[in-house]
Amino acid sequence: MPDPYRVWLSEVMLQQTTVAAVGPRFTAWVERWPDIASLAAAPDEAIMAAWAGLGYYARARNLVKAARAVVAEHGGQFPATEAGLRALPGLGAYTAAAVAAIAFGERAVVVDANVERVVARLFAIATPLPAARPAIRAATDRITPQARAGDFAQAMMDLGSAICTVKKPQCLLCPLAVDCRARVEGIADTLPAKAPRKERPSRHGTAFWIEQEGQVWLVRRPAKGMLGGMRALPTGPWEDERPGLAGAPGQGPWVILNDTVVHGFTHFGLELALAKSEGEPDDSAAGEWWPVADLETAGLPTVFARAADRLKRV
DNA sequence: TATACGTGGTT
DNA sequence: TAACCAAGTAT
Repeated sequence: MPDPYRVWLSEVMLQQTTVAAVGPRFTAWVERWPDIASLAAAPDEAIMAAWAGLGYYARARNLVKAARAVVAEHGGQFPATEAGLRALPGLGAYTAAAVAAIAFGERAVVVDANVERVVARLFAIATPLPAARPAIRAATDRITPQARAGDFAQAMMDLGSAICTVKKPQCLLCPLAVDCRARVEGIADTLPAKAPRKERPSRHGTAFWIEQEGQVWLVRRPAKGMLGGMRALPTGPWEDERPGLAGAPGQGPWVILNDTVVHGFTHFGLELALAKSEGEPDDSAAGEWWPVADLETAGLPTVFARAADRLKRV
């Protein structure tokens, strides 16, 4: 049976994240923290920095919590059941079922976006998401075998990602084509139906770069909310209008660059103005000096890594 | 049930 | 090129 630690880690990394992006990060991670005990013992900031660039940083915050819970409350062994796993932070319906099935051989019903799509088409479930979820789950339950549910789940996910794709599904190559009601009805590429997305608002902020003797002033963002717990450049508020120097972490004087960083988050776009100074940081702004030459190791989220790239060469 | 939460690849 | 979307979870 596969190592539960690795199955758990890979499933969490793969949440909303492509296999290509996860591959090298997974390898580096298990080399550094080969088991649950080593991860549980690692300092928060090392773990957050190691997650930098992967996005959805609550995953990293929950990863630490779960690792420590397994060590403190389960003697260092993962709970071997779907229900037990589901109680750990960061393991939702999908991940708990996937780990139970793949790492422990439990018959669990594994439903991710791939399975959702395959099953919606197989049974021609035309109800739009998310209302269709109960029906899709029930249908998946009906076709999940008693034995090797983990292999079944992975096969369904592979089918969804390689053949039964969102656009232009390759029905001619599909092993389920004969049984697929959506294919018969000629509506495969329209399922599952989804409500249209809301428009993404755009916000503005300013990133501040204070440099002294080859070092830059970095802060740690609040534990909750956007980029929570991550090391970052200081910023003022993110608002509808350009905030200028509002919320600056020092008296300056500030030089505002004739350049911005435009970054797209899930639910809003951000245009970051860039301001630079060689003054003193405010006492109120808790932070640390970081060598500019070692900025890659600071573990900055992508938006700040991009801002820093612009700022350090000016 | 709806919203907050990142990033990079594909079309 | 702007959308769209990916092996989702928490609240």
